[in-house]
Amino acid sequence: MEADKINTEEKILNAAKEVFVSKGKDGTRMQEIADKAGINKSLLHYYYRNKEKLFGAVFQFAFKQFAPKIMSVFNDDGDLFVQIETFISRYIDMISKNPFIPMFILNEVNKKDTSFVINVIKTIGINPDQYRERIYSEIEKGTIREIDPNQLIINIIAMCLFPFIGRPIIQIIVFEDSNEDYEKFLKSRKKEVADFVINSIKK
Amino acid sequence: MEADKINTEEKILNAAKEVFVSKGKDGTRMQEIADKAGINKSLLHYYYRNKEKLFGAVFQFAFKQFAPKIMSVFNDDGDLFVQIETFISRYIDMISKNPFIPMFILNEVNKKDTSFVINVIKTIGINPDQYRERIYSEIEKGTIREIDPNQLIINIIAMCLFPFIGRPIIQIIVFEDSNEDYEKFLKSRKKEVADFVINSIKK
DNA sequence: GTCTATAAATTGATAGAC
DNA sequence: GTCTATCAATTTATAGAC
Repeated sequence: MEADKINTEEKILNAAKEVFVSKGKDGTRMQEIADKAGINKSLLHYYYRNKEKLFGAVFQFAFKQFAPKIMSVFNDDGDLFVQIETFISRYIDMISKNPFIPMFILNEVNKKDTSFVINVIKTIGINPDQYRERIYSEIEKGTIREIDPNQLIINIIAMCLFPFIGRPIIQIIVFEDSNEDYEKFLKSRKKEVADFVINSIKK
Repeated sequence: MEADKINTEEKILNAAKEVFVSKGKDGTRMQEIADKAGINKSLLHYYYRNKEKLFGAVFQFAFKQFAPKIMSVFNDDGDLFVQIETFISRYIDMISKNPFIPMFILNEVNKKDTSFVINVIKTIGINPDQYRERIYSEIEKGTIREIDPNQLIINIIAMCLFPFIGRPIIQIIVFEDSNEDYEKFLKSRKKEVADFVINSIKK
């Protein structure tokens, strides 16, 4: 049946996401994906010819969640500081719901030849001009100090992501390995990052 | 000979570093390490009983380079802003010399049970009090605004590391995949991060 | 579409000669 | 210490029945 086919394909993809994201491409076993999907191993090859193809599908999906498509908040010329707060809040929310996606993506792109990444990025369609022009215009207006928009946006994203990808280390060193304390830390993070950025650039 | 033994062991460790760091634990083949060390595969098992042990040696070594032991710059009570500049400069220098270490470490600790990480951290001995007390004292003195020292130090490290671990993506999206432009960006990074931080916290 | 059985290749690890 | 040969286990992928 067509409905069944879609169903199975989805089950496979969901299982594959789980395993690939938590164990990486090399650490993933097709058998584990099959088990998690509740199907036979050879059925994986029926839907996705090989491991590479299945991985590709997962990677593409994950990249969409990782890339801040949220840039559109900078489109209109409302209050820039509010927009920065919104951007940070939404991006941290997104990552919170999928805290292992960033590590997965970053790890894989650092191994892959870039052509793979280029294709996915083109599909997503991220445009740096969305924030660049906005920042330049606010510098001219005198709302913020002079700053390279690229450096600024990279700073923001770095501060949003790092608590998630660095958690195992940070939690041990800084929070005496307390999950509770780390969750508290994450909760305060939105406001802290926004304050940190705005304090740095406001004039 | 004793000298030969050390020599071979070093050759193995150097080869293992190269392969493990670039391909991760799961992606690494003992054969490749042996080839790169110019020795036989079974000689690896003679020096390091198994893959796990060899990986452990590499991980421990790499973690030392990743962890900012540089915290000692905050020890005396000189000019905090100068100290922050120094910290950022030294840390970025360190990473620049081993740009793939951070990704390697972060990826592995996100898979491992934390007990592994805890042991290594204990060996290194990083103490958050080194910066905490320093920051609190400067807040009291009125040099800087009120800020959680943990949030501050994590912000700084995040901004130092991210350009390296996110390079494949950032370079494509922000710099039209130009290596030249990215190197320029990295060069300006020390000053930019320091400025960004100091502007944010100074009173 | 889904399963069983099995091929084919890889890989970590050991035995044993020198 | 170092090598050759080889085992034993794993793992991707395919062939073929239903």
